[in-house]
Amino acid sequence: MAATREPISRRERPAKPALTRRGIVDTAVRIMRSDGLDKVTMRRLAQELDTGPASLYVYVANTAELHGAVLDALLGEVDLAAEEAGAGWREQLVQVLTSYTFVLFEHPRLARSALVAHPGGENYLNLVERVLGLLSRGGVPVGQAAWGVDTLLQYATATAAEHGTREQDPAAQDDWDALTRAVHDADEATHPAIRAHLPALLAGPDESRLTWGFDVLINGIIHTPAPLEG
Amino acid sequence: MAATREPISRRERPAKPALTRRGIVDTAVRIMRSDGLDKVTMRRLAQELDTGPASLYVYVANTAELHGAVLDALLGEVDLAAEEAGAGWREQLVQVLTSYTFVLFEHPRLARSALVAHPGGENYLNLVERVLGLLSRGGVPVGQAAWGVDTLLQYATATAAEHGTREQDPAAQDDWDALTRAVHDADEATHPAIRAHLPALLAGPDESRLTWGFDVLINGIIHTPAPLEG
DNA sequence: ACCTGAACACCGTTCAAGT
DNA sequence: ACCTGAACACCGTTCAAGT
Repeated sequence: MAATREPISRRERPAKPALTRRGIVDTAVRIMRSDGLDKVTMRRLAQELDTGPASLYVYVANTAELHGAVLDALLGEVDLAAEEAGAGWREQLVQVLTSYTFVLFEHPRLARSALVAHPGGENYLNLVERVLGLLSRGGVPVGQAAWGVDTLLQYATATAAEHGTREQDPAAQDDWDALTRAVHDADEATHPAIRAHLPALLAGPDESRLTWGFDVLINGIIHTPAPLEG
Repeated sequence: MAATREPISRRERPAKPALTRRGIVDTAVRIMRSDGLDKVTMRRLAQELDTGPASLYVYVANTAELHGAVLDALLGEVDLAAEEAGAGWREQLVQVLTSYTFVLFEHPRLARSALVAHPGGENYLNLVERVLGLLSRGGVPVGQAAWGVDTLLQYATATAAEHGTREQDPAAQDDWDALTRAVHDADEATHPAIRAHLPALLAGPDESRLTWGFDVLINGIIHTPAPLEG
């Protein structure tokens, strides 16, 4: 038995792979999928990669940049094709945006960072290109399309950040309960409009509401000229 | 000299005031104004109030709830009046929303939490009431107004979170630079639409763009019936 | 009931020193 | 150039013990 042992100096350890930016980001994505973005920390990542946190700073500027890289990796899952036979540009646009929203829905914490740290990665650029192309095909003037793409993606991102499901934390539920109570307790005398809009005001954010939001924006973008249009 | 000394037992200390929720939130607001939301931590707050962090948990459930309270305190600054003589409902609505956005603009980190932790405080409720009232006055159907108020406030909040100024951190600048470079480097072959929309695509988020966004949403809300309208 | 000290279990980031 | 150990300066939250 002992004869089969390798010399200690080259015992078969898991052969710690060389550190690369790619490997770091991939590991970060894996941690996020299994444990959520909260756990994608320099220390946890270093532990997973069998090194110290300081080593990561050779490949990654800081935690924010790392999260940005994770986000762009995730955007690779967005379905940009949406080429249903005969579908018009509007239907295709809504499909692409819905796909984007659903991808972020699984990771609301990431959606929150997407709102602040403007992505700028390759996959994000492809998404912008696709949305602009569809608006263009719909005859939307350049100025309106350029500002419109931002508004559309912002709406999708914010909705995912707001109503995302992954971390079904009970705190979010408490929040919602508190709001429901506050709205229901709203006085007829001081808050008549809230009472008048009550049922719809508290309707949950389902897919029909998401689609309505996209329609609102598309209609608005079409019908609202940008100032100083060039 | 020594004769003027009080007995040690009642030496004039600054008379540490009793802990109250109100006092805690006020102190939190003060810290945020001077040092930003990042510094509004349980430990810093405890230090400022001359106690230990554990004591705060008698009055505040956790950090998220505390930040929510700070947010609602800040919303007291929103100008809900906006009663320019002869101004129509649309102009007043845009004014109220602009005031809300400007308040959050000073505190983008807080805007980010507002997006997630739905407020539900008194000041937030008053804002919702005001916006609903104005939409109502504009003849917007109940279902569209109820969903519309959410969309409008979400746009305002997300814009503040995205472009807020307070913490002019250089990281945000780097981000923007990276995006600018990525967009400029976009290939004519692979990203023709980005190139075609180039100047407007990178135009900064000034007030005219904010107003355009409000107009887009208001136009869209007016012209997009909600499904199953009741 | 309210308050506290102390502890538990973490963070991001830097830096001098090694290879 | 890349990697590391160790340190610095923090976090949120809980809990047993005190008043």
